Amino acid sequence: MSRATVSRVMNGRDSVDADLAERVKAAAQELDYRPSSVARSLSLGRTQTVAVMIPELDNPMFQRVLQGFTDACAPKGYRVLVANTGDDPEVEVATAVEARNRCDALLMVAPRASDEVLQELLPQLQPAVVLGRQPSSRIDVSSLAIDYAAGAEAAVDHLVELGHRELIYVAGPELSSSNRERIVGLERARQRHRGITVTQIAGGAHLDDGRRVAAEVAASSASAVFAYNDLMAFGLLAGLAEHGVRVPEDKSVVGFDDIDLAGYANPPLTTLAVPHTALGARAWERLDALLAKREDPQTEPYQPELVIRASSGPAH
Amino acid sequence: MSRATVSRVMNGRDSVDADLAERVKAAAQELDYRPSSVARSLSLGRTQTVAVMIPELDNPMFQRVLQGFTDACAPKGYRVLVANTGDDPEVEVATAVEARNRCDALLMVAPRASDEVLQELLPQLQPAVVLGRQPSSRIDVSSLAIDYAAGAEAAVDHLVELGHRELIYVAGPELSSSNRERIVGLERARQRHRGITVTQIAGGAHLDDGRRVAAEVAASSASAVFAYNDLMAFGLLAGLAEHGVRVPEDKSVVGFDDIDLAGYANPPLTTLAVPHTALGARAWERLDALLAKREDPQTEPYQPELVIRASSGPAH
DNA sequence: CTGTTAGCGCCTTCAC
DNA sequence: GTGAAGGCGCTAACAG
Repeated sequence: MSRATVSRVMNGRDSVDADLAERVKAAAQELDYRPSSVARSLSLGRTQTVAVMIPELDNPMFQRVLQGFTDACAPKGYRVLVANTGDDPEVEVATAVEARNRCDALLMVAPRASDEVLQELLPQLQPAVVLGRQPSSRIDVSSLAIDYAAGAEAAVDHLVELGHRELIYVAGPELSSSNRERIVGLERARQRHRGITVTQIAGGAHLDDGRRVAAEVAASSASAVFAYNDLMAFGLLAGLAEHGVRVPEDKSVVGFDDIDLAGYANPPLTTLAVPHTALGARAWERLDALLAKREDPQTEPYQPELVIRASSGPAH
Repeated sequence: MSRATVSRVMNGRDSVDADLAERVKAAAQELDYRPSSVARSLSLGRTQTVAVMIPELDNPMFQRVLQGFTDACAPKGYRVLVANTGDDPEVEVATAVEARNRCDALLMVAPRASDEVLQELLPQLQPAVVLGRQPSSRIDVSSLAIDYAAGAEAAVDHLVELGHRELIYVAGPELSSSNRERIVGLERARQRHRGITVTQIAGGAHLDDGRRVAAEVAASSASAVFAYNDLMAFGLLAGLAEHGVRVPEDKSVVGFDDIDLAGYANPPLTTLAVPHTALGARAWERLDALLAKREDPQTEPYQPELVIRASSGPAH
């Protein structure tokens, strides 16, 4: 009953005599012995753990990504190490490196870090998948890119079709690359629709940011508002109601993300759906393929989908 | 420049000649060498990682716990390993053991497992903290218990004060201990307030569960509804609106949890606030104390706090 | 089929 | 202040 034998039994190798295996199991039970997964990891050279780097764990979208990812990993025996980085790009980088160092692979969700930093960093972080952001094409890394620009365009198209000519964009965090992409889409749409205006006002990403700008929006002559995300749209709806502005009769509101509660807003929120849970699951598939060397890095684009509900209506 | 020296430098020991230390750092930089955290863990006997076991990662409350916990760990250099167990108590147990095995400590959030199983399991899982559930008093484990029963009582008291006599409780998941506790509180309140009725109907835990029971609630003669959680209350509000029931004029609605969006519901939701983020952070403090052997296991009770908003009003 | 040996990469006495 | 040696617990290759 050597250590090797024990190891074989614990790993379910069938090359051990049934009797002996029984005895080993009994002994293990008796002493409630459990193999040290750390030693195992060292010996095997893999930890069966994958790191997820997330900028804001308090954001429902990221939570859904995490959920999709975690649930996809589990059946393959992989666990997830979460790293919440906060807004600071410096911290983000350091954390990513450290977390990756403990794991076999890395999922980076919509980093704040600049393209330059990413370019330098990602090669040594692989296998890795970047989600929610299109890294500069010169970086050879897998990514699941969400076409936020197209989403923003679709929002404007929708509102213009309804007859709106004067729009407001309640912007997201300055550092957020996804906010910049939305702005690119907005600009494209503005060029296509001659004569419309899109006024940008500083928003944020949270409920209270939305509520905070409600007064400004209410006072404006714009007939439609496009918010960086659903959370702000929610805040906006509440704030507008307080200011006596009716939605969609007086102003239309469009959000982004399609959080679970979007359909339960009052009125139900028109928004651009992004399949965050599915993206999380897909991210694992890609990472798994990378780990198994079944596949090379590649980028995979996703289109947000316009979901029309009652918060957007014809302009008067 | 032996391995020992490198080790000392990498760990910031000051017992190394400045020049040599410089050289080591330069070399490390050059070869972009990073100490293997796995080997380090094996040698040190600790992983600087703590496991969190969560039954439903898609539940906003648990996400907030996770966030509070993760953010509290990080400054101490600890990372979090998440394990999403789903509803199956069997899976839960296996997962808890496995996850704990990779880490230095464990946070179990509202386990489904029976008291008996927990009693047998927890001793070998320590250091551990149980959150959101009061383990049988015979188990010597730290816990942060939420007094759901008291919360439910407070909800009923509030509604009775408003003049309601006929109430409905839209129940949570059968397996959930917190649902059972709410029911205990409901019963206590019913005994105190002679003549009131509390009818229970099967609900669930999600938005659509709330919406699903709206018809039944609308048709009932009850003038007030208490929902297992805010998510269901949200669904209920939407469903009731569809059925032409006005809240709070026709029926009052009370939720549980005080999710971020509760105040943004239409009408804003009266609910019982539970400080999930703070609880997550507190859980880390307890675990940290346990790890440092500064403290013995103990249980710490939390009272949900009634937050009165517009969804509850006088009975007519 | 089973035991022996070496090594995964680091940290920590212990001598120098 | 620095290097040498042993050990953390496990798995894989190699004999027997």
